[in-house]
Amino acid sequence: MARARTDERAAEFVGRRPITARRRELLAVAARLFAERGYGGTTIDDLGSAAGVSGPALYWHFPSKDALLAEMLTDISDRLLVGARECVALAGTPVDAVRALVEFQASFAVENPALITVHQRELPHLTARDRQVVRRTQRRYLEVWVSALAEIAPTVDERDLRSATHGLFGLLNATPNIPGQDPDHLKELLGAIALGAIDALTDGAISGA
Amino acid sequence: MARARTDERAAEFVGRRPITARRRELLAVAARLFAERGYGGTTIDDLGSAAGVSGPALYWHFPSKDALLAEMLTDISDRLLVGARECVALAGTPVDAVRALVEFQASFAVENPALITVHQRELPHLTARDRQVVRRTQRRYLEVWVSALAEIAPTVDERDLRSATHGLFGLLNATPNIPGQDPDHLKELLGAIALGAIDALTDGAISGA
DNA sequence: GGACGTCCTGAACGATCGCTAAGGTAGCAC
DNA sequence: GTGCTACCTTAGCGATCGTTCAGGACGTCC
Repeated sequence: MARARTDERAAEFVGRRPITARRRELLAVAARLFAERGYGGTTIDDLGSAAGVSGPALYWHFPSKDALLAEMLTDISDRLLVGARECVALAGTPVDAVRALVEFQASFAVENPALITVHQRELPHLTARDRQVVRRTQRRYLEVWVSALAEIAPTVDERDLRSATHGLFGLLNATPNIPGQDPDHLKELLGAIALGAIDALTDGAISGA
Repeated sequence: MARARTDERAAEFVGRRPITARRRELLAVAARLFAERGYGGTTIDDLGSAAGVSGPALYWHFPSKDALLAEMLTDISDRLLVGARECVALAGTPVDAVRALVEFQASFAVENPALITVHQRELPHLTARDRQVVRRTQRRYLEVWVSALAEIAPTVDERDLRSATHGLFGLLNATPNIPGQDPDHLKELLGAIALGAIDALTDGAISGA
């Protein structure tokens, strides 16, 4: 009998193991099922059979169901943070940075509706430790937005910017609830609306009042 | 031994029993706990002890945990639909109707963050039948918005109006994620941003471009 | 006092489900 | 061939949890 791969991971081991095809498949399948039925409404066997293997096969790739969810959520928030920082770094002007952030978040949400759903919904099912990690990354992502907005609207109270940014996320992340629209069109539409919302917040800093 | 109250409800019985204080308390407690820990992360005993009774005491008031959630969700969507229709009925002009809808949704979300969270998140845990009921009410609520928006923006494609409205809900329902802001201030802020978003969608129909 | 209705308790049952155990197969190294 | 690794299987354990059961306390009505 082979030692289960999970055994290799000591309690303190936090690095990433190489992502094999089946791992990726399980994560993708899990995202879809979690989005459809919720984390609690999806069993190990559901995950396995949707990926073409048996339920417990999951334990070769992940130490637990919790850990699978944790990896999924940390991965999402990491990707968002990295993308947002890239937006700001590549932008020429503050207004461009905000435009790029809107475009980026809209694209991500349109292209990964299941991930967005799970990310919005299943945070309570993480262990306290994992939840803390994801929350911290989310906070950093928010701060990238708030900083960018503060540059184009220095007179607006920063707490208001933070609140408004939460609202913008809600707007752009609504895509999973919108059925049967062309993705690109939806991205443009919600992006334009979001920019309008930002204009209202910043007194026309985007469109140039 | 008294017959359990649940027995009184035949399979086809769909009416409402009188809402006692404990029933209300259980629903409120459940909303709070479901919002914090999720439906799957909350046990019957959690609900009971948070309400000051034992776990199974719940079964005097509700036929099942599912049914409690179902009643909570149908109640929320009903209240939203009734409120929205009232907004439109009382408004003098189409613009006033839209303003009233924004104000109403913002107020509801600010005042009932837990309900909003559960409403957004726990729909998958309903039985197919209950989910269908809630979904239908939600669709009607959406249609009230879409009709109101169509009156102030007759040239905009109706599918776009529908998509945009989902976005607006996401924006206004973001309040549960925003900690430590003054409720009234938050309501004003998000309401103003939403109106800006609507302006962008309708080419200034609200502010009068 | 007794009958009855309301609301609750503690104990226990049964099913589900995450997870472990033990082992098997296919491929590659030598 | 033997040995080793990677990935998987089925069977089953153990705990959790929704739900039911049997009964009891407290009130009201006659």
